Amino acid sequence: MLDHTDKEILKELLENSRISMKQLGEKVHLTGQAAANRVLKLEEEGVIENYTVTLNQAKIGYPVHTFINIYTKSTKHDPYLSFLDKHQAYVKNNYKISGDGCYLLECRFPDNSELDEFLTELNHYTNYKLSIVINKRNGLTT
Amino acid sequence: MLDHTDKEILKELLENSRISMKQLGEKVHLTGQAAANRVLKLEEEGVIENYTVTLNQAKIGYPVHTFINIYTKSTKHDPYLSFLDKHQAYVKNNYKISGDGCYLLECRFPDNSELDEFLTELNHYTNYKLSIVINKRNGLTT
DNA sequence: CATATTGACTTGAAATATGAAAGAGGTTGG
DNA sequence: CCAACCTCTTTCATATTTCAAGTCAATATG
Repeated sequence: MLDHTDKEILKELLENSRISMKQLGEKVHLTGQAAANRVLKLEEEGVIENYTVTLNQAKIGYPVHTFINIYTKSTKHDPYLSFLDKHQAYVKNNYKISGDGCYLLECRFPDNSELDEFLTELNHYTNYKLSIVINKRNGLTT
Repeated sequence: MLDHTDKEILKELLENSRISMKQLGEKVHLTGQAAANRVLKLEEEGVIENYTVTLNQAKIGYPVHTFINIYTKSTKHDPYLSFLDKHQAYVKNNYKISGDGCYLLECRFPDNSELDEFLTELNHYTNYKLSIVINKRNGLTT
C-alpha cells in the first residue's frame, strides 16, 4: 500500500509539513507535480489526517504537563466526560485504556494552582492518580 | 507576548499548517504579508517549534497503541534508555515523571506479538505496568 | 502478435502565492 | 511637536502551484 517513496514523503512531511511540493519532489527524486499527486493520494486514503504545528507549550502559557490515571467511581462515565468538555482548555488527550484504571488523561495547566482546582473538581466524579512530567526524553541522545 | 491575533494564527495553523499566508491573512483579518511576518516572528521566538503532519497510525502499520509505566530496578537508567534507542521505531514518547514509577513510555506496535517481544526484552531492564489504548476520546462530543 | 488500457510520471503555460522594498498610519518617549 | 519605531499595506519581480496534454512502461484483451 505504501511504497518506499511514500514513506520518504511522510518522513519529510513529519519534519516540515510546509515544504513546497517542488522541494519535496527534489528530496524524494520526483518532480514537484509527481510529489503533489502522491501527497494528494495519501490525503484521500486517510493516511495523512492533518497538517499541524507543534507549539512550545511553556511559551503559550501551559508549562505544567500531567498524566492523570482515572478510576471512575460509578458505572456511568458521562459526568466525567462532560466535566472534561467543560475543561477542554486543559485537556490534551483522554485515552480509554485497558489495564489499571479506566482512562489515562493528559492535561496541561498554566500553573499548579489551576491544576489543584482542576483536581479538586475532578475528585467529585472520579478517583485519580497524578503524574507530573518532569522531562520528555526519547533516549540517551535527546 | 501573544496577542489575540497571534492566538488566532496559532489556532489556524494547528488545524491546517499548509494554509497559504494569503488565506491565513484573510482568516485573521490581515494581509498575507502581515500574517507571514507574524508567523516568522512566532518561529523566531520559538513559539512555533515545527510544522508537521498527523498520520493515521493504523494505516501506516502501527495500530497497537500503548502506555507503559516503567519502574527501573537499578539506579542506573542508561541501560533502559539505550534499549529505547534501539527500538525507536516503536517509541513515541518517554516521559520522565513524578509520582508512581520513573517513566511513562508511549509506544506503538504493528501487532501484539511485536509488543510481546518488546516487553520481554524490556523486562531485562525494568519492571513495568502495561496499558493498551482502546479508544481516544476527548469528551462526550468526540 | 498487435492493440487497448491503465497508472505513474513529465512537460509547459496560465493562475496564484511569496518575498522584498517603499510608504502610510498610529503610538511612544524625549 | 518631532523623531523613532512598529506594524500593516501596496506594489512588483520571482517562485510555486495547478491544469491540461503528452510520454512511457506494464498489463490485459481480442
